[in-house]
Amino acid sequence: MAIAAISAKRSATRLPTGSAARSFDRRLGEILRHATDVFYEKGYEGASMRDLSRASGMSLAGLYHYFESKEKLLYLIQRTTFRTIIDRVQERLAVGKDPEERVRIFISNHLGYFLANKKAMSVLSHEDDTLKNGYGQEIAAIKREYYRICLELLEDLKRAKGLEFPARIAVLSLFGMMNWFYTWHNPRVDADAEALSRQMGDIFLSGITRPAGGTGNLRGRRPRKV
Amino acid sequence: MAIAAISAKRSATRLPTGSAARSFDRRLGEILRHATDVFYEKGYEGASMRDLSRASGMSLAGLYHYFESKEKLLYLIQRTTFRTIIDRVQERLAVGKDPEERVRIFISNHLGYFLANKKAMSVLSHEDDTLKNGYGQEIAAIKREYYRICLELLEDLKRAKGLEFPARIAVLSLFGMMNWFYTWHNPRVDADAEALSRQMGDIFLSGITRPAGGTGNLRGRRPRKV
DNA sequence: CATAATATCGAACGTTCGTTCGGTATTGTC
DNA sequence: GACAATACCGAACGAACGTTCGATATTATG
Repeated sequence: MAIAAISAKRSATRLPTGSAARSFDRRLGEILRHATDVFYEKGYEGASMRDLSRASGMSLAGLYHYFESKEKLLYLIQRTTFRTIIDRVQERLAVGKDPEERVRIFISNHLGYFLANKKAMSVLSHEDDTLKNGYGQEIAAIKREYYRICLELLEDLKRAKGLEFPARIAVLSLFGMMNWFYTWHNPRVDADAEALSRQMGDIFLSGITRPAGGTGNLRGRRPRKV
Repeated sequence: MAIAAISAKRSATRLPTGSAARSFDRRLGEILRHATDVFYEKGYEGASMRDLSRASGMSLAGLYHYFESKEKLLYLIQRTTFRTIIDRVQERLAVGKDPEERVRIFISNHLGYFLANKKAMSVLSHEDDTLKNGYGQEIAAIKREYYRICLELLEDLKRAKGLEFPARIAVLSLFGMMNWFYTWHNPRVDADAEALSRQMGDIFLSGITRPAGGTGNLRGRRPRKV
């Protein structure tokens, strides 16, 4: 989960030595993992600190040695997950040249990470608006950063191919397709990450790579007013 | 909201006369509307009965005259919303002949209703898995009914045009696009229901109406393994 | 106008909530 | 092995939770 040096509850006192810090972070990581499971099962509000205590095999009071509040715990989970997926996609984008391939890399990275870390990503999606004030703003900023990466990939694609489509709607539609799937994906029925990425990529990419011009409506047909 | 004869809390005793029943249902409808607002703002678990009492201007105990539990309240909101949107789409589909037009009608109905009833639909989406046991099964059954309508529209389209695409993934991608948008839609920035339906319809429909055959991957390009 | 049914309420019930306190094990350092 | 820092815990705190009870207004019906 790559929690290195999260330092959830150290600031006032002198930092401890290296090995102690490492063991602290390792233990905190375990707690975060268990908390992710519980938040995934019961939702943030529905999960109690006693649930977390039970799941992580640590006493209720003992948990507070590692973080100062339930809110901070959700914040740490969301931040770690977001940062990791952003780091990974940037790493992978470094080797992609073709604009369309780069969009596929983004999709494949997102779905691949989602499938491999279903619970954490579900908590990220489902508790999207749960955090308020400071923590909420920080997470929102990271989310914007991630959104912007995707937006720029699509803008590049538009430029390179001379396409015309509303980029904002396209980005958010893509995120919708990808993020919604935690509500239905069944590993026994549905394809794996690679096939899923190809399928969704096909739908999305051929959806936006229509040639420019016209009303943007297929064969000029207009939907009935609703 | 069309709550007619919901009868949230009547079964044992003889049913009251028409006018009394009507006033009961009207009041219950008001409570459901206020509860929808509160659930939208704070989430189901995060909203307390005292919040609902404050929002609807009725005492805490008084609420229980109209329904027997907080759970039932969410159930009533979800059932009413679902039934209404299903009724409407079936009404509108009755006049559509062309398979593609029918898919557009479905999209336009969903987004149009979503925009006009943003809070109720958000509660439907966000509290997707909140209800357990009996209530949960009932809502899940209605959801399957709605899913099936959309699936059959896409199967019809496949047949009519000789297309090849994974219908299940397509349906769920479409629902993803449409349902995710409550997390980002801003009426001051984003288009209205009609334009939004056209844009999403364009992306989705030209996404799935690629000609059949081949790997299903654009220009044979394969995404890097993740 | 009496009377039954409906609508509404203040107060309380028992439970669970997130968090804290004071303390004891356990561990690392010299 | 002494000593300080770290890790952990049982018990409790006050607040908030969903729900119920007994009673009183309000309304509809004869």
